[in-house]
Amino acid sequence: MIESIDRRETSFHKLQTELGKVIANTPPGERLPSEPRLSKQLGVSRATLREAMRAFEGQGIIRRKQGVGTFVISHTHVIESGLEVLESIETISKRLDLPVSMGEKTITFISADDELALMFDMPVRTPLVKVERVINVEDRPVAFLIDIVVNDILLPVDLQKGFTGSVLDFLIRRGNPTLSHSVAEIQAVAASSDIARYLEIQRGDPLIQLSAKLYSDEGRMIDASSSYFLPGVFRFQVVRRVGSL
Amino acid sequence: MIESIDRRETSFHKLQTELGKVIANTPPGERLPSEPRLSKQLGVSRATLREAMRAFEGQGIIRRKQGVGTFVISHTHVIESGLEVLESIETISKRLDLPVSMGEKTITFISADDELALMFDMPVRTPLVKVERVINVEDRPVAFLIDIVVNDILLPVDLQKGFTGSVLDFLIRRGNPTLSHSVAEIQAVAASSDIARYLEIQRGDPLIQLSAKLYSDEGRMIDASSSYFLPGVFRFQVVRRVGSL
DNA sequence: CCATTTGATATTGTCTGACAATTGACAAGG
DNA sequence: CCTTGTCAATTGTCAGACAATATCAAATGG
Repeated sequence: MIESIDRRETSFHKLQTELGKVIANTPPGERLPSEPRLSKQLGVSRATLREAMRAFEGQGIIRRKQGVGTFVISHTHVIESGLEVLESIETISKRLDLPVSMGEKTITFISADDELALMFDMPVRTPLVKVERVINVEDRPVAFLIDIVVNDILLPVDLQKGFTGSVLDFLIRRGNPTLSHSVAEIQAVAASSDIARYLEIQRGDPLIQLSAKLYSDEGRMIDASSSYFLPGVFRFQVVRRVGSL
Repeated sequence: MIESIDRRETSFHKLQTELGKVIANTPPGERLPSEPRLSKQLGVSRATLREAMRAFEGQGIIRRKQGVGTFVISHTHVIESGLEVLESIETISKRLDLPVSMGEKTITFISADDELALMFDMPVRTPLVKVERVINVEDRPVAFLIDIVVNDILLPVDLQKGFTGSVLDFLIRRGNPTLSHSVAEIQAVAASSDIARYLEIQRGDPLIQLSAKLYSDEGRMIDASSSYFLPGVFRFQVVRRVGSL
């Protein structure tokens, strides 16, 4: 039944969140508690704890030295994210225990013009929903996000129930349609006057722009988003492999 | 002796490499051998194997399902033009048949200051080689690249023989040391006056900056690079998979 | 005959306890 | 002052066991 939608808040996820808090509350360069102590503190075995730590290590957040201890590398207040996995800012922030809040949120109902119709592969005038929002870190705007979603995916009734603002989180939580992947293009742009006003910066200041298209497992395009990030606050990482893999 | 610098990294790195081969040789969507079988096959315990797998899972390459097995996520050929594969600009341009030429090239011999020493995990004053170059497309500068390499990797004698300017291509062609992967961070920056002059743009114009660290298969950092690209000319794409934990 | 339940089986998730390898600190001795 | 040895703390790895979960086939009941 629809019962099994939300097994994502499992124990391991919880563990990662808890561990993230511990790391976030440890000053950069400082040592974490030893693994036996941490495992007892978090209520898991050392083996399980080590798996969780490995994930953080892979993102370059902590570094382990045999015979010495585990150290925190990057400082808080920098949203660090591997680009390979698609996660909402809320999810990343929660894991890293960052003080993130949502600022201005605007929802408008539009209909597809030629460009959008082509992009979504749907007829012109197809009803769409446009979600614009500002992300704050400690009451300072750091990102401006625009999502355009097909109307039948994000119904008006959905917008009232469990919609926090993150289209991605909402779709993941609902589980229908099943999401597959997203293709994103990264650019550097100069802030337009509109966006500069939202982010309280100067027009012409450099921004990171992420233009992404989100696809369902059936290959249907569900969401087109354009996101603008303040450099310095966000660090986008990607692992590049040589040759065959 | 200096011999045993990295034995702890090598063993786990080796395991990751071996595991990566197994994953690469498994068709997308197919199941990997079970953990007990794999651990026996790779000669490590199940706990250690699971830590290695967790790293791959964090990068969205595999997905584990309790009671079912571990599956390889489709790493199709879409990513070939994306950021996930580490290629030199020369290689990419050649494939796309772009009229690329190299402009100004500067090679200087420097010694590690505190920051570089920490970055390379080597003593201060370690001799390093710095390679700076400009990339032109149709006689217009579009990228400015800085590479900093350990001295014993890129010997002065190498610089005369087969060195076109691309450190990456040179190391790939030589095959020693074997390259593993690179971790790159993407940022948007405003052009400094130096770089603006190189690229013939205005100071403050937005640029894409790629800061990358290149690692050998033994886990040793070989090259630190900082690259600046003109937006519009270069399009950086990345495929993001839905985070499923 | 078909739908449902049940059980067997395979796989991942987690735990426990132990030992090995490495590091840093300190004392002993030259 | 420098070297050497010892010791404790920490991470790295291992083996084995049990729990939780999904899959599939057989048994069951209508």
